[in-house]
Amino acid sequence: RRRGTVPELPEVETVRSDLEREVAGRIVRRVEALGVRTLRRESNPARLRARLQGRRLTAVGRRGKYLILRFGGDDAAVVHLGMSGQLLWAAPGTPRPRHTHVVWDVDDGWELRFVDPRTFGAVFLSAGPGPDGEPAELAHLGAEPLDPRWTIEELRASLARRRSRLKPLLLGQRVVAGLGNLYTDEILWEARLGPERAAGGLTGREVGRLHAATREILTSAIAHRGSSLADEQYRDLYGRLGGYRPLHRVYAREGAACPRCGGRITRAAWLGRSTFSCARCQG
DNA sequence: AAGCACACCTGCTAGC
DNA sequence: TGCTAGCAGGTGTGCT
Repeated sequence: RRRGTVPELPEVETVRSDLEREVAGRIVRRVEALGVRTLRRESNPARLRARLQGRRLTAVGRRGKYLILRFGGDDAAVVHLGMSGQLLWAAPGTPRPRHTHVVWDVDDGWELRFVDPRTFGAVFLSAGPGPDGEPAELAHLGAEPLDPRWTIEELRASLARRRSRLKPLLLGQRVVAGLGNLYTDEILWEARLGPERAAGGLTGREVGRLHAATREILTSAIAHRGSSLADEQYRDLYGRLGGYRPLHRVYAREGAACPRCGGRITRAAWLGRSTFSCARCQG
C-alpha cells in the first residue's frame, strides 16, 4: 500500500525558509480566496482583501505546523497545510492547478498559491498576538522543540503524572508542537521507547533520550528538506520533493529489519492510524 | 479534566 | 476491465 506524507514540522519549516527568502519583502497586490472551506474562523474573502492588499509581507514565522505570514504591526495571516496543502511559488501566467484555494498576487506578477485537494488545510487572519507575541489562536500549542529554551526539565515536568501513552501525547501538540505520525514514530525509535509506554512512567534517563531524539530527528529532517513518500504529495515552495525519506528507520518499513538490532519492524493500527516500531529494541 | 471517538475530505489502491 | 469500499491522517468538537 502506498503511504502518504503529510506536512509536519520539518516540511513546514522548509516551506517557511523558502518563503522567507523568496516572498518576504514583497507587496501583496491582490488576494483571491476561492476555497469554500479553506478560510477559517472569522476570515472571509472581503476581510482578507481589506487587511492584506497593498501590504508588505515583512517576515514569515512558524509555530508547530502553522506558518505565520507577518504584514507589519499586529497583522498576520496564519496558514496550516493540513494533510494535502501546498504553498507554491508560480511565475506569471502559469496555469493554476486544480484545488487552488487562495492566491496572493505579488508586485511583479508572481503568485503564491495555496493548493489543497483535501481541504483539511486552513488560512485565517489572526485577531492579534497573545502574550508571547505569536498569534493568539496558537496559544494552545506546546513547546517549540528546536527552541533552545526547551529543556529536558520542561519535558520531564509535562510528562509527569500523565496517564496517556507516549505516542498519543506527542501527537496532541500540547506537550510539543509540530510532530505528526511520521516523525513521532521516528523519534520514538531513535529514543528506544515503545509508543505505548505510559508517558508518566519514564525514567529521567529516558526523558533525556526523548528530548535528544526529538531535536536530532527534526534537525536532520530539516537539513534534508523534509520527507516525500511514494505519493510525492509533499512539495516545497518550488514544487520539489524532500530528501529525508532514505533516512527513515521505521516509518512505512513494515517487515524490514530494524537498522539498530535487526529485529522485525511491525505496523500496528491504532486510533485510526499506523504506528511503526521495533518491538525488540524499543522498550 | 483529561482522554478518547468522531467528523471532515479527496486520491489512490486493492479486491472483487 | 470497471467499479467500489477502504485507507491515509491533523485538527476541532463534543462526549464521558
